[in-house]
Amino acid sequence: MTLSEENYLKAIYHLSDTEGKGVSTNKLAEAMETKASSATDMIKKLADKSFVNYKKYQGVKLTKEGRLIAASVVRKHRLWEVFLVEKLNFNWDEVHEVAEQLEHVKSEKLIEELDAYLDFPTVDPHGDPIPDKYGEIQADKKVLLSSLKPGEKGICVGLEDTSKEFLQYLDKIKISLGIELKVLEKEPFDNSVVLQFNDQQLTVSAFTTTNIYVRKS
Amino acid sequence: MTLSEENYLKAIYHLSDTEGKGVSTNKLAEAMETKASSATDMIKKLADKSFVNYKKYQGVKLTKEGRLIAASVVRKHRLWEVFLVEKLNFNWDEVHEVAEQLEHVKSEKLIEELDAYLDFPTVDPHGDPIPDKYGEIQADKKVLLSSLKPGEKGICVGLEDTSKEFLQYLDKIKISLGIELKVLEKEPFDNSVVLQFNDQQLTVSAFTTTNIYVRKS
DNA sequence: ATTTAAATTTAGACAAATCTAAAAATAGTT
DNA sequence: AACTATTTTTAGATTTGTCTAAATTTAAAT
Repeated sequence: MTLSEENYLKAIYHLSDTEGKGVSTNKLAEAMETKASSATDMIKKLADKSFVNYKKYQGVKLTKEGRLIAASVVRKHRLWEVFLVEKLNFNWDEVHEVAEQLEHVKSEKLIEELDAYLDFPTVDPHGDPIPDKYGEIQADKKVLLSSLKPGEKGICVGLEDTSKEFLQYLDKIKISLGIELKVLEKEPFDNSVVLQFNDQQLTVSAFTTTNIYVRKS
Repeated sequence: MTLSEENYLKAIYHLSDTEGKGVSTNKLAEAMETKASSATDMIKKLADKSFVNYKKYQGVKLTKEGRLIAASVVRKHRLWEVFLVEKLNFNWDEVHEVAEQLEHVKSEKLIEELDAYLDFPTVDPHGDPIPDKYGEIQADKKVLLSSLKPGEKGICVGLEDTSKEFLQYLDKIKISLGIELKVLEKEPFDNSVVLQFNDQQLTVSAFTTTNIYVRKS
């Protein structure tokens, strides 16, 4: 497993949400910030090693083996993110670049010990789930904040939009993972919502409420 | 800085103990487990980037800039080793391979936060000193074993008396360079000391403790 | 059903880091 | 000082991952 192969597998993994058809060469090339011809070359190599199934012009799908490798890279990435935030005082929006490097460190013991050291977290600092060592993701029944009715409460467990701008905005208004949010009012005309948390009240836009996941509490 | 360049600089750094002449191509190739021709190629590249001074057939020396880079890699390596042993339950002999990978992760903040998280250690689990962020190694504050108080530990780093008799005595009781000695008790009347090392306890005389240098650990 | 547009693949080239084999320089020995 | 032996460098080839440009296939549109 070279670094490049791992990154391609990870990209295919992330692009494989639509279960039906394979990931297109162009989409993959775009995600990898490279050219379609390079993607084709790598796809062939991954197919040779049977990490993906590939038919010309039909896109790629991960094999069981490829998916396990990809999931393990994602697992490492997200565990390191938790480590950086919880132990080394990184902010949400600073962890990605470093985790991109750490995720490629190879050591079974390292990652299992890290997992234990962090007390077996199930989500990363952005609320994305952490695959277990078998590549399985804990099914989670998180719902959008926008789906809560006035009077209901929920614990913030994840985000839809993980752009730097959004993360910084949340940071500014002091909404973070694990915080409990209560919906006080909903304005019907623009769907903005009045929230209560940390003994304060704040009005947030519909954009915000449709990009925050909560677990009802 | 590619991974390979960093590894070569590190190797040159470790081989540069004799300050007089440069590191020979063959020695470098051997340390890198590669061929002399490959070493020559890389030396040229490093010279182009002025990380080393190089004259054909004369070996290489690090420039100030090259030494700083090498020291920073060594710094990262040793800090990660401390992390692995102290936080993730690695044994001292399991850490090297993983640290070889972690040392190449690039993030100023990461390494400074890690340093603080580990409480600014000055030596790694093998007793080797950790360069500071400017590449400087804390002047060996080696002290006499006799200056340690009960409960303190030190790594044996040198001798005052190097007579054959003393060396043979140390050999017999299995005290060698690099070994960690813990002072358990001190007898006030004759200054003899009870040491613990290698899972055994032993009483040694004041003569012995005033002729062994340790670095506190 | 053609024709055009878009997506994908192929072919050939390049840079990085390595190798082998051969040439050149240095060091050691008589 | 001349001859070996060793060390070091050069020249040319290889592999990995990438690129550009051209060819091919699929999709879309008239």
